[in-house]
Amino acid sequence: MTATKTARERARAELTQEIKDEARRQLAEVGAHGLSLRAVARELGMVSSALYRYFPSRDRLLTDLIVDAYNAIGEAAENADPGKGAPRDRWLAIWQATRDWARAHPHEYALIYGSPIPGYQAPQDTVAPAARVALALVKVLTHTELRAIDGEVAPELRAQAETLTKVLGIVAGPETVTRLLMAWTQLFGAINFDLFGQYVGSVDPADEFFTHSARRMAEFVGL
Amino acid sequence: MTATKTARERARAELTQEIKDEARRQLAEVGAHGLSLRAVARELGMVSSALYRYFPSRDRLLTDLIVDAYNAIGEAAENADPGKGAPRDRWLAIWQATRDWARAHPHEYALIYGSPIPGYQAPQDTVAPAARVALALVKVLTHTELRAIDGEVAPELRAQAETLTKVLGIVAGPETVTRLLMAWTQLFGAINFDLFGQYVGSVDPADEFFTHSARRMAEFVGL
DNA sequence: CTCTGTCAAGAGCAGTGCTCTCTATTTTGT
DNA sequence: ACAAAATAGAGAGCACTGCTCTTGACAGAG
Repeated sequence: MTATKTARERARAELTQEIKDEARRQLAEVGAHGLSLRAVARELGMVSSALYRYFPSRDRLLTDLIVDAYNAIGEAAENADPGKGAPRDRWLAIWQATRDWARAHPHEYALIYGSPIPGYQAPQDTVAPAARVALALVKVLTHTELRAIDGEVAPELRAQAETLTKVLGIVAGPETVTRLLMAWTQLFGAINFDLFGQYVGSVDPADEFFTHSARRMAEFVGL
Repeated sequence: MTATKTARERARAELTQEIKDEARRQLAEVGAHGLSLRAVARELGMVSSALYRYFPSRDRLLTDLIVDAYNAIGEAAENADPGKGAPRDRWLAIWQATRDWARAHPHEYALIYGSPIPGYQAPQDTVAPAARVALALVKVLTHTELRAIDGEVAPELRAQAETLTKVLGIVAGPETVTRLLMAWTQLFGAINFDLFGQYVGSVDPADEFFTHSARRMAEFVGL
């Protein structure tokens, strides 16, 4: 319909982006806790109330930044996968790229994988972007011969795993799917501990520990 | 020296405790983000400025709550270990108790294993209490015959692992120590994902997945 | 009994998110 | 082309925050 936007619409889209950019810049400096609408407005040379024409609340702004962050880390993971070559190498590359993004954008990472910011709410807009890293890992396993792994799986977990198998469209038993979830958990658990200082005193720096974990978890899922 | 305190000292200690209790109560309701010194004071029937005689800043109050939380979850983990019996059962009991505590005190948990609250700072007071859960797991492995596990360990990681071996006083090779760290990471990674809603859409509820993870990680470390 | 250190209280500062009203400007419909 | 409608930013203001400084009261030690 409106292939060409009106001047207002273009201005609005641009300003919306500028607000997000400035907010992201401040986020990197003072963290989510210290992000102030008024400071953002001030920096953009406008008055604070004008911001509310673009974002109905501070939390909505943060939610938008969350979605962006999920997409950014997901894209980083996807781009790290060459799509062909040794599956173990692809797997490792994705782990590495995910951690690298997190270390480069600690506050944005904390926004999505730290504690939920307000009184806890995860809008529906976030679930799809949030799955991108996991899907990048799954992609490595599809069209790849996996070592079959047996193991007792409790009934409810088995059902959950089988549902996942269908959704993801992979050929793997419930034990393997469960292990994949564990690997996913391990990936972000390790990044969390690294970024939030829990490895200080044990494996600090954690670089080698991280790549070691990546390799062991590749074996663990049967790659 | 001062076995008996003066009336003032006793009053001070009591009030300090009351402040922390009230703060903890509010924390459970509104989360760390919403914790307000003025509200705490109001509830205690005092004026906000009086609170500063007991805690020099809001962050110091939070830091005290953090230390308490580390000790509480650590104690829960320690108490769950019967000290004798099948190591696998002890291991599982600790995992379970840790998760239970986290689910019972989500905001306190978020305080210690979520994103660091202010401009990031982990005072030295927190490192000892923070290690208690991990040490409870280690305790299960001491005086227990572990399945020996070989595996290539990169030089720096090997050195870190060997230092840890000495500190912890366990008999295990670097591969096993590294795997123990991975299990520790997996434990809190799973609790994080569960509490912060990342398992919604895959393994929700995550109860069976969690106990499955606990068992698999027990095998993984050679238990 | 006086003197000194500790205490709660009050006022106040600078900052916050957010709402409401007013005015200027752009877009739209006739 | 012109009036009507929608949208923009500005300003004032509310209720709240953490935190500081000063003041007056009181307890404990000499």
